Amino acid sequence: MRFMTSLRFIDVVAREGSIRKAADKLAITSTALNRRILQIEDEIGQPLFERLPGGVRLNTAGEIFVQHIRSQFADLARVQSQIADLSGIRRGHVQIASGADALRRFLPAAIAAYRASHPAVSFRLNRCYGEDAEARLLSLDADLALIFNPIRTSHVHVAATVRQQIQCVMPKDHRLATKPVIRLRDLASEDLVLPSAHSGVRQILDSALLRRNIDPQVILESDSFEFMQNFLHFRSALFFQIPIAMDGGISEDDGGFDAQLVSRPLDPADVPEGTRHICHLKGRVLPVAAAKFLDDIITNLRSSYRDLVDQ
Amino acid sequence: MRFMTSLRFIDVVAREGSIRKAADKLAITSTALNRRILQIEDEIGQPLFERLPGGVRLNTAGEIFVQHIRSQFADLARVQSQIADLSGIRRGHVQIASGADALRRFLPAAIAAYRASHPAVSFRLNRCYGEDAEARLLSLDADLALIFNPIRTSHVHVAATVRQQIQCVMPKDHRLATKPVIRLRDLASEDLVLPSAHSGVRQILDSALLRRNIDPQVILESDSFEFMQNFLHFRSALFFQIPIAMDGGISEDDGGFDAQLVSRPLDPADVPEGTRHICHLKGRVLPVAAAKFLDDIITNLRSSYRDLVDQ
DNA sequence: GGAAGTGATGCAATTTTTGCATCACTGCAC
DNA sequence: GTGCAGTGATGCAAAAATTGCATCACTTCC
Repeated sequence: MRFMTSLRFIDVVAREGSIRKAADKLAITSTALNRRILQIEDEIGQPLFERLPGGVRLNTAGEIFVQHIRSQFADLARVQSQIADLSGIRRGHVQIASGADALRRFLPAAIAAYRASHPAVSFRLNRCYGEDAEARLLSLDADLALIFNPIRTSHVHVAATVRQQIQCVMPKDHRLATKPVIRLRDLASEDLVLPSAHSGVRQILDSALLRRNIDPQVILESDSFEFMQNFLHFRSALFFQIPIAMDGGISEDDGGFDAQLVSRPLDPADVPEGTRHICHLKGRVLPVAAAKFLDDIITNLRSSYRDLVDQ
Repeated sequence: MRFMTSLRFIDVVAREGSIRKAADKLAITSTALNRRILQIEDEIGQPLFERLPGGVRLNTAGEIFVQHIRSQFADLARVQSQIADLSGIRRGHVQIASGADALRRFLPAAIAAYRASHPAVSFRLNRCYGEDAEARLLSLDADLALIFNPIRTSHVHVAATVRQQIQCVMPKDHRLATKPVIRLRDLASEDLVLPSAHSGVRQILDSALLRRNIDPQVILESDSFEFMQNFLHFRSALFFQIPIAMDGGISEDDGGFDAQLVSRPLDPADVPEGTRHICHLKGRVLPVAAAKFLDDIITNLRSSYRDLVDQ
C-alpha cells in the first residue's frame, strides 16, 4: 500500500526507537526516512518524536498519532478482507494472543476446524500472559486475546467468559487417582509440578495454599505444560491445568488426552474457579475473519462447557 | 496532509462521479488523477469504480473503501484536534446537522456560549431533515445531529433525548390566548400556519388531526419558522413549534421570545409529545471539541428541560 | 454521421524522493 | 580530557515517481 508508506515508517521508527535502525529494517537510507518524518511532523504542525542522544522517542502527540496510525492499519486490513470477501471466498488474517493453556489443544483444534471451511484465512498466534495480551490488543497487534482472570484495562471488551475448575493431573496409578475430587490437604505430602509464577493457575493455587497454610513441595516449576506433562511419564508427581488445556478431556477416557495420565478436579470449596475471558479491543470493528472465528469458538465453547458466560 | 492525497482524490471522484470533473475541482489533470486511481485499484487488487459511458460510479468494494477513507479523515481530524489540544487552547471543528427548530435559538445560543470559552473552535451547521441528518452522520459529514422523532438506521447512537410538547403560538390578543392549554378541537375553525410536510412537528399534527377527524384550515405552509412567526405580526393565525425552537420560552414573559406572541401547549391527551434526539455515529470516537460540545449541550438541556432522557 | 462527453495510454517534462558525504551533538570507555 | 561509537540533521546530485500533453477508443445524444 503505497499511500501508507510514510505512516508505516513512523510506526517502525516508534517501535525501533531509532531512525537509523528503522531505516535498516525498512531497507532505505536513514536520510530518506529522517526527511519523511520531518515532513510529516511539519504537516502535523508539531514534532512527534523527542530527539534523544541515543535515538528518538514518541512524545505525547506522537503517542496519539501512532495509535491513530495503528488503528488505521487495522481498519485497512478489515476493509481489505471485507473487499476480498466480495469475490466469494473468505480471506483474511486473524491475530490471536493467548495464554499457554489454550494453545495446547483448544486453539489448534479450533483453528484447524475453521481453516477447513475457510482455507484462505491465515492465523498468527502469540503466546503471552495477561497484561501482555491486553497490551497487544491495545496496540492492535492482536485481534483477539484469551486472557486469564482479571481484566486490567477498561479498553478491553469481553466477548465471552469460560469458568473452569483447576484440574489435578497425575499418573494413572497415583494413589490419588482413585479419588473423584482432590482436596487441597491431599496435596500436602505430594510432589507438585507447578506452572511458573506469572501464570493464572499458579496464582490461584498459591493463594489457596497460603490460605490453608499448606506448604507445598514444589519439585519443579515450568511455563511449559507440555514439559510438565511429559515429566510425569518419568516420575510420579502432580501437575495442574484447566480443562481447556485438555480440550475438555476431564476424564481419563478422553481419547485426545494423555493415556497414561488422569485428571481430577480440585474441590471447588478449596480452590476457586479460574476464568478465561475471550476479548477484543472495545469499540473496534473486527475484521470479518476474526469476527467469524470469534463466533465460531464461542459456539464451540458453548457446546463444550456449560459454564460459558456469553456477553 | 500529503500522505492522504490519493485517498482524498478518491473521495472527490466518488462524490463527483467523474474523473475529469474531479480533476478540475482538484486542479490537476484528469490523466494524473486517473492514474492515481488505477494505481490504488491495483494495490487493492480490485477495481473500486465501475466505468460507465458518462463517468464512474463506486462498486461495492469502492463503497466499502470510501467509507473507510471518510472514517480515516474524520479520525485524523480528531487526532489533530487532540494534538493541538496539548499545546493549551482547545482547537477543533464541530459539524452539526440539525432540523430548523433547534437552529432558531437553541444552537445559536449554545454555540455562542461554547465559543466564548473556546474561541479556537469553529463550527459548521447544516439544516436538514431526519433522514438527511442521519445520512450525514454516516458519511461522516457531521459529527453531531439533532434528529426529530424516529431513528431509522441502527448506526446512530442517541446521546440524549428531549421530549417536548408541541406549542401553539398566536398573537397576544388571540381568543385562544386566554386558555392555558389548547385542545385540538379548538383548532377546527382557526387559520393554521403549518410547517411543511417533511417536518416532524407537521407529521405529528397531521396524524393527530386525522385521528380526531378535524379538517384544518391551513392557510400557509412553510419550512421557515422565522417566516411563519413574522407572518403572525401581520395576520392573526396559529402556528406550531416545540419549545426548543423558542429556547425554553414557553410563557409569554420570556424575554427572548417574540413580545407580540404567546405560546400555549397543546393538550398531551390530543397530541403526543415530540422527541428530539441528539445523536452521533455509533462506535465513533468524536473529536475532542465535538465531544465537549455535546457534553455542554446535554448539561444545558438538563437544566432547561426536565424531560431530558440521558443515555 | 458528427459532436461532445467519458476513461485509458505512450512519451517527455517536471517534481519528488533518495542516497552519499558530512556536520553537529551526546554518552561512554579508557 | 580524548577518542570513539552512536545519534539525527542537511547540502547536493542521481534516481524515481508524478504530471501534463496529445491522442485513442468508446458511448450517448442530436
